This record gives sequence, C-alpha cells and structure tokens, in this order.
Amino acid sequence: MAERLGKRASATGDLETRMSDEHHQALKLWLRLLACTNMIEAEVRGRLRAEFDTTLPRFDLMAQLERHADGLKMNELSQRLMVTGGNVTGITDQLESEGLVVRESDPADRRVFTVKLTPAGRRAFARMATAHEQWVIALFAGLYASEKEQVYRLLAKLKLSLEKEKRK
Amino acid sequence: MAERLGKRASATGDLETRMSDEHHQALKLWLRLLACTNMIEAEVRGRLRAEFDTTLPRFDLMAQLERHADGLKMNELSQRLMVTGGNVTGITDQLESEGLVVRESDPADRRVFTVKLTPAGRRAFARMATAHEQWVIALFAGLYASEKEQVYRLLAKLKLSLEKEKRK
DNA sequence: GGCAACTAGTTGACGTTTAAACTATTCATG
DNA sequence: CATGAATAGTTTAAACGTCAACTAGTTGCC
Repeated sequence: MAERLGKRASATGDLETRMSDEHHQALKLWLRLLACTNMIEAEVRGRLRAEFDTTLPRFDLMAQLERHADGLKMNELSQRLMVTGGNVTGITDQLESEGLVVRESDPADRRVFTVKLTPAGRRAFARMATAHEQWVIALFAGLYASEKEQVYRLLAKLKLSLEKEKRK
Repeated sequence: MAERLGKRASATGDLETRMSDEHHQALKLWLRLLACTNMIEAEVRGRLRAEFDTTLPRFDLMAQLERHADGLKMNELSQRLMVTGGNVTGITDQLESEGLVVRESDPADRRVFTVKLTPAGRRAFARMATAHEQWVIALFAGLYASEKEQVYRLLAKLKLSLEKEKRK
C-alpha cells in the first residue's frame, strides 16, 4: 500500500504513470512467481508418482522427519508443512499403515504424539531424496550459481516482509 | 543425503564439494520459492473468500478471460492456468451456472467450446481485480522496485529454461 | 481439589485437484 | 472414402486440504 517512490523515479514518468507501472510490476512478478512454482511443482509431482509411486505431500512430510531425527509432533508437522492438522493426521495415517513412520506417545504429555521415520521409512526416503535433489538441480540448471544466490537472497527479504506483515 | 559443506564452497573447493554445494543451493532456493508462493497464495485466497466469497481458481480463470476478450478454449484455459482439463470443466461449470461466463460452441469444430465472460462476469471481475491488485502490491511492498525488477528478470530466465526443458 | 480455559490430536462433511478412462469429433493417409 | 491416430472436452475415483466439532489431556487459579 502507498507504494510511492520506487527506486527509479526516472525523471520522465509522472506520478500516475509511475504508480500504475509499479502496480503492474508487482502483479507481473506475482504471476511469474506463481508460474515458475507451478511448473516445478508439477514436474516434481509427476516424477514422484512415475518413479516412486508416491505423492508430494507424503514426500514433504517424510522430508521434515528426515531433517529431525528425534521426531516431530503432529503440531509441528502441521506448521512446517503449512497445512491443517487434520490433513497431517490423514497423511500420517497412510505412512504409518505402510510402516514408513511411527507415532510414539509421549509419557510426559499424553496428548502429544511424536512422529518418527522407521528404518524402512528412512531407507525409502533416502532413495527418493537423492533422485529428488537431482531433479531440482536440473530444473534450476538454467540459472548460474550467482543468479540462484541472488534470487535466494531477494526471496529471503520478501519472505521476511511477508512474515512481518502477517504478524501485524 | 550427503549434505556436506555449508556455505562457502569458494574457489578452493574440489569438484564433489562444490557440486554438493550447488545441490544444496538449488534445493534451498526451491524450498524458499515454494514458501513465498504459498504464503502469498494463502493470503490472496483468504481475502478472496472473505471479501468476495470466491476462490482463487475462479478468479484466475476469469482473469484469463478478461485478458482475452474474444474468449478462450477449454484447452487454452487449462494450459494457461496450469491445471488439468477436468479441473477447468468443473470451474467453468460453476461460473457458467452463476452467469459469469458462457460456453459458445464453435461451428467450425464441434469438439470445441469457447469460453467468454458475460457482461455480469466482466463487472464482477472488475471489482475484484482492483482489490486484488492492491493486495499484491502490498504483499510485495517489502521489496524495492529495483529488486522486484531483478527477481522478475531472473524468474523470466528460469521460466524459459523450464519451458525449454519440458519441450525436450 | 475443582472448575474454566487452553492445547493436541482426530473425525467427518465438504470442496478441490489430479490422473486416467471415456465419448465425440476431426485429421491424415493409404 | 475408410479407418486409425490424434484432439477437445467430460467424467470418475482417489488423494488432498479446509473447517468446525469433538475427545482427551493439561494448566492456572481461586
């Protein structure tokens, strides 16, 4: 809101023109961001299905657990995956029934479950993760390392400002 | 996972080290891209529901039609929105039943429908679009215009390379 | 201790999205 | 001009995801 002066006031643009320019700019950026994300996501989703007969949400859940060997509470999974608790329950049910994760009950607080990868889950994830990493590398291979670094840095700033905005 | 070296590969790193660094870099970038997109999408989705009692896919479909006054085929909508054909069928059904769009059959090819906004649809979209633009501007206000421009440019390159990759 | 407020997780109803099968039509090539 | 391949669109089943109601357990506070 009140996006007044951008960087380049540019001697020539009058106020209205520059404003609608800036507006257009944010919109265009948003659409492009969305397009890139969707294309990559579709690609990853398709390959996960084709090569490992699994889905992105299941992969994401297991990825979180891999990163936290001591397990995560349903609660924490829900936050990290940015989905609702009910959704986590469902995906965890599936993975548990396939023996890839376990719910461990916490003696100190009987409401919570800590979800962990089983050895089989860890093995299954390891196989997928290496392939997944290669896909992502390939998908971003069109950018130089310095460019990836740049986008990464700028998106960090964007993410921070989004988080700050939401906390308000 | 072999996530070995963290930040500084530097000129001195040997090949494997640098490679795993690059890997890490692409993965991190992908996760951040996804996080930003999801945050913005959630925000826009929530406001569309709260203020206009509609959904993002419906808005997106109408936005495409607004941009193409002579209508779009189901096919084209599906590609532009990057969703499956079946999905477009469903969304179009809804909008049509609410009188916001129409399917016009093509005399030259009886398989084809051309979808267009109705006048009511155009009016409804116009109201939403102005609000939507303001939201997006606000959400990206944490970046300077020059930064938005930079991300935009880099994502253009990424998108091109993704498209080229897919065509192979 | 007992009761209200809160927290963790599950459930069920519902809508969305995907992938794959299906229908109808058109195209291409012998 | 006939038939096999391709294309446009719809339908269907299953996975995903949200939301709100619910159960069970914990905490605070008088």
